[in-house]
Amino acid sequence: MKSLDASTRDRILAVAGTVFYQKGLSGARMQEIADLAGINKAMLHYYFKSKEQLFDTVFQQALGQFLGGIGQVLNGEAALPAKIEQYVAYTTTALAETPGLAAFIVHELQQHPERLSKQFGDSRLVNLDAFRQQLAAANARYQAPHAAEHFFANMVALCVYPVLAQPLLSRLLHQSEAQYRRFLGERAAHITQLLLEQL
Amino acid sequence: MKSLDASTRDRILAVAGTVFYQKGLSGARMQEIADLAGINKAMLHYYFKSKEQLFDTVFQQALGQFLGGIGQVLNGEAALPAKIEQYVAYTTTALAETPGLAAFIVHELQQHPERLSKQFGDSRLVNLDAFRQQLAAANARYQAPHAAEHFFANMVALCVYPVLAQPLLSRLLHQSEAQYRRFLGERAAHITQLLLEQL
DNA sequence: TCATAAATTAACCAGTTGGTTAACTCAAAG
DNA sequence: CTTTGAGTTAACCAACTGGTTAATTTATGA
Repeated sequence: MKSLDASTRDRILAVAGTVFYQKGLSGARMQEIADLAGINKAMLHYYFKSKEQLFDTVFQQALGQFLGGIGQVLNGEAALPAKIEQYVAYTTTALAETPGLAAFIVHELQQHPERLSKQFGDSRLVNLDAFRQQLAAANARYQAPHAAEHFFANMVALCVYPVLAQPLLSRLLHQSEAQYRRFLGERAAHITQLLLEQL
Repeated sequence: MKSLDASTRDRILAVAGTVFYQKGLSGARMQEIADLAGINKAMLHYYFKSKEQLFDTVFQQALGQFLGGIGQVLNGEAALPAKIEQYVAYTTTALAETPGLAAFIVHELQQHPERLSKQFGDSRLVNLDAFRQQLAAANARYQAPHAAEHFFANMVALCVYPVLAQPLLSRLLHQSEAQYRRFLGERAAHITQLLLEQL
């Protein structure tokens, strides 16, 4: 059957992503990944010599996807309000498209925080300097120690948490999955407004 | 050596909590739990007939701890501002004391959302009616559809996320663990102020 | 065409893991 | 004293799991 479609390797990576996202490193099974990719276990080890290596590849890809756009937005040329709007829009849509990605990263970093330094060394994951300067310029209160950090933490929390905790939050708000999805759709505008008020 | 101290069962539950919080259901090993509890594997199965049953007990306990106080605060007699302050203070301190608990719940619910209904049936996990009414009374804008839900989601997100994503956020803000802990300590006041401004 | 490398498979293996079993200890009740 | 039941142990087991091997097929390019 060969690799008519996407290369076998890519198919493996895609499938492994969905499995690892849902079950984590320890819960995932090489056999299941192989089955879903339409190959057998030996083939899997042919392309990725170990589960650990396959996982690393998936994790690196996930982290890149999760952090990738953020840096670009935050270090872009846009004025502060536009930048905030971009960040919120980007994050919410990106996360909504890949359910489980945020929870996956949080869970695996909880167990092995060193995976961060492993891939990013001592370099800053995301350079916040430009963003911090824009904040301080917009409102003197963000010159106070930690004030900019709180703003950033708020921004991330408001965007990420509702996606991360969907199973719990949707039940707390006793909404159906469809209702909750609509609710999430509204949030980008809601969050942007809330944050802009803080400037 | 008998059970001089806390009953063996309680010791198992405490130990199993820390192990499950860190490694999840699939990552936890009965042998490790037994070792940490100072017993052997057979004893473990004597008190809990299966890993699944032990896990269920731990998970139920964790969920109770996580949601327990919330309902009481939100349905208490306090006025809205005091209630918000109480919620923030309660949540932040409770989560800070049990590292991994939030990530544990999020991870396991991600995989098996049905665990929620399993334990709470169709009953509301937390009754938000009183809180919603107080919000609507404080500011007419919270009578709009979903407005109260957004406020609640914001409140939870701001409190929980920084604890949940500590490994990632502390690196993004390039802070040491000690610095980050101080940062978290500041947040209760910061969040409360932000939320009260929204009324 | 033929040699060489890539892709693929079935069978197998050793270590791990949840769980069981049968025997043993010991304190309390009768 | 002995019966009884909870507590405890070492040894064991079957299933699972990541990983390997050796042989085979398929593509490739000289």
